[in-house]
Amino acid sequence: MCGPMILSMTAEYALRAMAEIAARGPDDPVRAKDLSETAGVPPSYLSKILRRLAAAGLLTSEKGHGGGFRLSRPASRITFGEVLRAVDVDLSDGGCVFGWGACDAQLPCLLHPAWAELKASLSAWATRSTLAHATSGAAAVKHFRRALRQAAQRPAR
Amino acid sequence: MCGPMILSMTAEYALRAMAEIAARGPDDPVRAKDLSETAGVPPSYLSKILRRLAAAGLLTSEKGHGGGFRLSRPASRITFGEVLRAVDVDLSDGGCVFGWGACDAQLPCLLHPAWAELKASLSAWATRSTLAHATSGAAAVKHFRRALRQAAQRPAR
DNA sequence: TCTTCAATGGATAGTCAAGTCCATTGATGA
DNA sequence: TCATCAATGGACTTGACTATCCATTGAAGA
Repeated sequence: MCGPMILSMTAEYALRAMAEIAARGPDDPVRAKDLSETAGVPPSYLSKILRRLAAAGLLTSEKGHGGGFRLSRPASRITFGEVLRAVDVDLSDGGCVFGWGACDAQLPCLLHPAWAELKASLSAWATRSTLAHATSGAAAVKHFRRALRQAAQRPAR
Repeated sequence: MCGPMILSMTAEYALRAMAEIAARGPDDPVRAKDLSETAGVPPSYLSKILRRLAAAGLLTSEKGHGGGFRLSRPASRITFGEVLRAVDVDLSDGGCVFGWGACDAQLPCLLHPAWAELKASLSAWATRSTLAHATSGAAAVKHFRRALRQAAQRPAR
């Protein structure tokens, strides 16, 4: 249905979940079941992913009544790169596409220049983007929805 | 061994193979078996990938004695994006990470801004980079290796 | 204390990319 | 014409990623 993509499903789910948790604010913990609905992730699979994020120190968890997940740090201090690394993907890690043997700047492989360029850009993105971007996104969405509602209540002419 | 990565193995192999073909110049066709060695791709799998690249019109193939694969256009007119699209990846295609429902600029999802930024950068890279970059890389590698050889022949003092 | 809620962990099953094999087709040279 | 070379196409195997299920642990409220 989705076709092949840049990020794995797991990575995508992790980003969605973290963004959603960030957007709810630090007041009370978010239940996995809630997340699974709003973020559109299969509940039992999401549970696994949240565990990995918690193990990586990005989330804290509380069991039992009123429990759930919480960011372990302010959203502005959690980068996308950290989230991705917690699940499986390391956008900044080495490995040249063509360098299946040795490959470095000294003895570069055929694709080295183009590949280095892409990696730099990915790595910069992953480092620069934080979950705080998601929370501001949430504010924008809320604002837009309110505007929609008000427009709907006004009688059409 | 390689761990999860940005591009699928197939995509990586396709880039390697195309770069290698480009680097050999347009004079005579390259056999799949040769490619499989120099590009480090499993021979029977490479064969499948080359077929897809040929089906996409990026390569022409010749059977039998003296046969092999050739670029269908000058290297400078084949972009990485075209190569990736021929196998499976479309770096410029839509799909928002968070937009599992509807998501557009009008009603953006939480991750929309960050995601759009990444996509734009990937898409630009894929459009800008051509196989000609690989051929110039090949020249650089050759030059460097010659220098290494000459240094080795000179007696150490 | 007992019940309920929610995370934890592991066992299990489905799906698809990755990789292998082999028989066939088409072209070249002997 | 025959043998050889190389691409073609499809069937098949494997393993990792995706996903489900259930029994267990720990915490809060009744």
